[in-house]
Amino acid sequence: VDLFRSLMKSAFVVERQPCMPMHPDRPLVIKTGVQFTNKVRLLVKFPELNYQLKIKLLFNTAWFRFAFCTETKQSRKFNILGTNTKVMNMEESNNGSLSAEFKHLASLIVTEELHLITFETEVYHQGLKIDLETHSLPVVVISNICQMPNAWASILWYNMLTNHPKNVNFFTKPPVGTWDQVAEVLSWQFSSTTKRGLTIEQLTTLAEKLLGPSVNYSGCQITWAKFCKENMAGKGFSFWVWLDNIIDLVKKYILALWNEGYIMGFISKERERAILSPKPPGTFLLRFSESSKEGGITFTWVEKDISGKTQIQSVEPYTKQQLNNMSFADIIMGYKIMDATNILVSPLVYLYPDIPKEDAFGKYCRPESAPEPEMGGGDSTNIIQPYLKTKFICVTPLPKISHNPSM
Amino acid sequence: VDLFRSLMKSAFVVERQPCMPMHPDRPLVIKTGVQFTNKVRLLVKFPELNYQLKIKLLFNTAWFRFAFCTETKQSRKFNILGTNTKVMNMEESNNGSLSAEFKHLASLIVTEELHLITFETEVYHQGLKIDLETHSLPVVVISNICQMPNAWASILWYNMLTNHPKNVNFFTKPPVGTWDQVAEVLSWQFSSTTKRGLTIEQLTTLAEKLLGPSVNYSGCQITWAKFCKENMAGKGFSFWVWLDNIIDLVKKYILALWNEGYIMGFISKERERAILSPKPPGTFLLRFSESSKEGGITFTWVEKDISGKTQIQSVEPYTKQQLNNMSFADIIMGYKIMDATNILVSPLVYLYPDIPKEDAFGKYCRPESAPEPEMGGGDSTNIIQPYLKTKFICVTPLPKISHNPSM
DNA sequence: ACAGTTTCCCGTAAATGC
DNA sequence: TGCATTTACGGGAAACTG
Repeated sequence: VDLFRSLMKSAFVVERQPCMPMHPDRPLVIKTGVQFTNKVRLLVKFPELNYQLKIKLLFNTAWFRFAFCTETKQSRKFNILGTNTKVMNMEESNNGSLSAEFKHLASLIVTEELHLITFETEVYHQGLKIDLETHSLPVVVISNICQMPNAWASILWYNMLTNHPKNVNFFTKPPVGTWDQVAEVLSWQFSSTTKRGLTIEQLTTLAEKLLGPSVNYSGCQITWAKFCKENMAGKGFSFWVWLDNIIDLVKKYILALWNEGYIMGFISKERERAILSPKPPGTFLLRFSESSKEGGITFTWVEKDISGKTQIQSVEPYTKQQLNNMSFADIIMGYKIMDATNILVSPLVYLYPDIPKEDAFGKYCRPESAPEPEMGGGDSTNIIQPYLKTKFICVTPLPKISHNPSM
Repeated sequence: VDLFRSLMKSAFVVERQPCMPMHPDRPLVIKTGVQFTNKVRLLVKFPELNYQLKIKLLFNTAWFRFAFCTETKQSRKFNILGTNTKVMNMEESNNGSLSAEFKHLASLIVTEELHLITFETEVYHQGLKIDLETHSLPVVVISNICQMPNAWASILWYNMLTNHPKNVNFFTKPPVGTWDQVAEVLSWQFSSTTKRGLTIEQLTTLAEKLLGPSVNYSGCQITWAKFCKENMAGKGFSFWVWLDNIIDLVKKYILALWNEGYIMGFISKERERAILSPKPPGTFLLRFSESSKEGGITFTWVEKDISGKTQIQSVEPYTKQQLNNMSFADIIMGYKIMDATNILVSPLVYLYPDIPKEDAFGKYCRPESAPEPEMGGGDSTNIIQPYLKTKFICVTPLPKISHNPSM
């Protein structure tokens, strides 16, 4: 009987972890006020167990709450490091409040708080009542979608570094990961939502951002803080926030170009210069902005200046806001330099290494001129005056005269 | 005592009608799930009435519900025309359902349903208890902000045509208005939310849209249907929806230009041709799109073609979507015609009647080149390579060769 | 004051109801 | 089926809160 009971208990499992329907790629992050779905299953199936399983869902069950948490306010908790019982001693207190005595009380930020969702049910078999219980992996609860990037980072870090099913204190002392683990996870962030993961070259550029210049990153350790909590040197945002905004940019604005492999994306400016310099003028590549938190993309091309010297040029990165109105393919195809006499010339000819830009981007451009749906002239005039079609193009006006950049 | 009682009753008034804080210009429209505020006041104030008035708010009180409405579902009602009592007669029924017998059951669309919010309180004075009650003007309840234009039209029409404090059946047979009344309301829609109402010329253009060509619109009648329910001839939207989207465009995208009086806006294409033709080439005016439901704005200019003939040209109207990324002033200042040799020329010189465009729009343009916040070149290279600044401009590419428009 | 967090609510899209 | 209406929820902004 005990054997049967324990068999049944291990057969009650979470088949699909809690997940918001709008974010199938990011399970275990749930948002207040937004529905989530999950699935539990009883793996054994006897014909005589002819019942409808009633499943009860509990959030942060009492056992976990008492073991690990002290409550503050309604729903948020603070995890206690070490013991949660201590003899209170008024004399040790220096501010009159006993709460200060919990020296190990560590307040986690909301996206590092892990919660468990517990499922309970009961089955009856041959007069025997068996209570079954299972629970989700640790879940992060957010209140605004802008917390999704950090919340998802927590889920990634947890599942990259532990198989423990319910270590809700994980982030009170988050373990380090190796570059090899991180690289796999980063590439998977792309391959699971697009048709293309990250190349060795792209990953090496990312490793350099996290760990500094080196010849071999294998085995290097990366802390949770480095990955997600500290701002990058000279930047106002963390590595992960930067990268996640790029993932978002790729998915929403340049997915087709990414899938084609047209976007080198992650490449250092030194390497960019090295590979473009020997190429014919007009050769260009596409890379992400390193300085924009929100995710930006730019192109860099090689040209010869008036003295015949090779120049590497980039435009100011395009933002999601700009890509809302104009596809990146249209921007690339239409980009022009305007000289002092108002003549337009495109500096972009070949996508690195040598693909004519028309071949690469032509099929992703808006057709040049659609039929005219509306007439600009009055309905009753005999001269039908069609509206002039317009298009937005992106131009760089050159200064009228060359001068040094001190101005 | 009765005098005192009735004095008190008339002293309990709604000081501010129900209104969503985010829409102070549009009282009496409230949205499900969004807070609204209102204020009631007792105008008399005796020192001995030293109490805190407790106000109770009721939505569609029983009396109104029973007098005018039969309930369906939870909250929406159908208004009954004529009597609401009738002897039921199974034999007259042709579908087995008695509800079909209410021949005058008229279903109003949601933005024509009027509701009353009632406020109740009680005061005690010299041993006398007085029940007080007052109510809001009729309110429209919407469930999505996209219903706001039609809901606001209902509030406008109601308050333009009646002083009745609670005629919730108003839209079962909405009265007509005169052009004079409508014109005042339309101008007020602009003057109450911007610094400028509508001119006689602008109003005349609008009158022509509603009533057709005429020399004098004063006294002409405009039906509710014409104003808000029927689509305009050849268009997929009503007069009011068109106009309200323009009001929104003005408020959100071109408020400064509107306040300056730079936007002629409402002008027929015939009149536009008449006033521009005698002007020097490059003279232009700004007007709203007549064909776009969403609110669009364009410019029309006069030019001489190669044969010296005067031409009137307009560009395809700009949408809110486009104005999100680029201000209209920037578009006007940057607009260029591109000829076959890739040379850019601006066809816009003077804002009608004769204001140089720089004088009118220069101060509303983004400064030509801001300081460079980010370097495109690598941090460790000795050649600092600034990102090239870019701007979007709106161009009309001319066809390579003149041909007839049959293509 | 200030930063982390939540609330508010528009506006687009999808679902629902009739 | 098609149209009217509601629901869902991202995303920007404001409000809240310690």
